[in-house]
Amino acid sequence: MPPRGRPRNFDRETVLRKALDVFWRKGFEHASMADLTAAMGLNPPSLYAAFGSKEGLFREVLELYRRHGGSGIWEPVADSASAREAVAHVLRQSARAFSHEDRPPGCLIVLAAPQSEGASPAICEILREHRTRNISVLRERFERAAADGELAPETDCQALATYLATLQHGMSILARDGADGATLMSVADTGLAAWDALISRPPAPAPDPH
Amino acid sequence: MPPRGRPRNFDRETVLRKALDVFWRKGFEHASMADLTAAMGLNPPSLYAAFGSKEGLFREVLELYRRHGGSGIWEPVADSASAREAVAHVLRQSARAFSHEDRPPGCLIVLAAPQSEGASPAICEILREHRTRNISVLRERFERAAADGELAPETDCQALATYLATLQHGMSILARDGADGATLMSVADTGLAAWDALISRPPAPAPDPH
DNA sequence: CTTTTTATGTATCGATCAATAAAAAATAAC
DNA sequence: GTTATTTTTTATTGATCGATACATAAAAAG
Repeated sequence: MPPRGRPRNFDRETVLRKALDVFWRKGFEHASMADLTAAMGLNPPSLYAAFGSKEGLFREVLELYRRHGGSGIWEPVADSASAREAVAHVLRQSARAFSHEDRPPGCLIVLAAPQSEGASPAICEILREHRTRNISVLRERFERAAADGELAPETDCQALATYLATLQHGMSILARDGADGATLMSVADTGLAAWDALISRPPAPAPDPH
Repeated sequence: MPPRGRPRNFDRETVLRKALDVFWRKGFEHASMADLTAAMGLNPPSLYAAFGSKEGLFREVLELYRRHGGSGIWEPVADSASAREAVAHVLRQSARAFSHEDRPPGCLIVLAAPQSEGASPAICEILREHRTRNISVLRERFERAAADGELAPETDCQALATYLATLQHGMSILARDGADGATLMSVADTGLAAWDALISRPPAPAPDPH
């Protein structure tokens, strides 16, 4: 059954996609409500009735981003066949996604609100948690790999995960600086080569391929 | 001979240091002139007479930053004894500098204006050039190492330099997220271990220590 | 001294910020 | 048709943005 009053004449997800594009290109602080209402085709009162505030709008945009926008980078990590495959996927998919023609360069979660002071503290905290979760996802996969025997038991999974997430976050800066897909992919490939070299267990007594 | 009119009653470098702190903590866009005048102890007309505009002030702050603030990271690269020593210095000095108690976390040049649209285009371009120069400094040192025999002649110095600068830029994000000195140093150490493993010339016919 | 020059303090400029008040319009319930 | 409910449009709100006009104060030059 339809609701009582006058129906909305805009689709919620459609206008959220427009808002995502603005936030992605300009960041949270510098995306003005005038920018957002113009891109979304809404008057301010309609926007505030639907999303509550600029912060509420950004929260819903973030959900959309994680559902459709920047996805495909971190989701497959937990179910990847190996730690190496997870690393390869994260780095290469980031290289592809961050240089996609139809999207703003880099990652919204890394670039939208990098200032610890000044920006909305709640927004900063949400984005920070997302970035921290990236590290945890990698660490948990590495710990499983250490238990499976893919990685040496004494591997510092936390350090490895932090290092790789740091590299991946840096790729957003590189993309925002205008790097093309080939440059980003060369960073990913170098990172992967470094992983292979690092993981080849030099301290182990003898490398056993079985 | 002293100048003709009424002398200034503030020291230029002293107030620039105050401005540096504000820009470093808040970024270019979110540091308001009210923040800056309050921190610098100046009235707006004095500030504008001395520095011309917010952009002009930031340019001078950047010069000060490169002279005294965030220095010690990139300067020694060109004169380092080896490429490995340059890499070790950049990563470890970044870990130390980005977690220094007396300074805001992370690097001003990476964090001050990450938005390509919305922020002042001139400021964005200046910061982008600084980041690009970081890559060039590393690349040139690596090319020299390849000529010296430290690195294999076929080494892709551009890819290596971009990869390392990307990691270092990511460390600013990590620091801004609240990582402590030990965490940053573990990223630096992991990156250095990856370098050592990567550079040990696996494709070469036979490792010759001479 | 008077004149010239530069810096300072007070008060504020128009523009833009995020967010709303109020009334008109469009639907369902009755 | 009438009422109740919700959305839309129009026109603003007070606050803050970066940047200045204006008058006064403090120095050197004559």
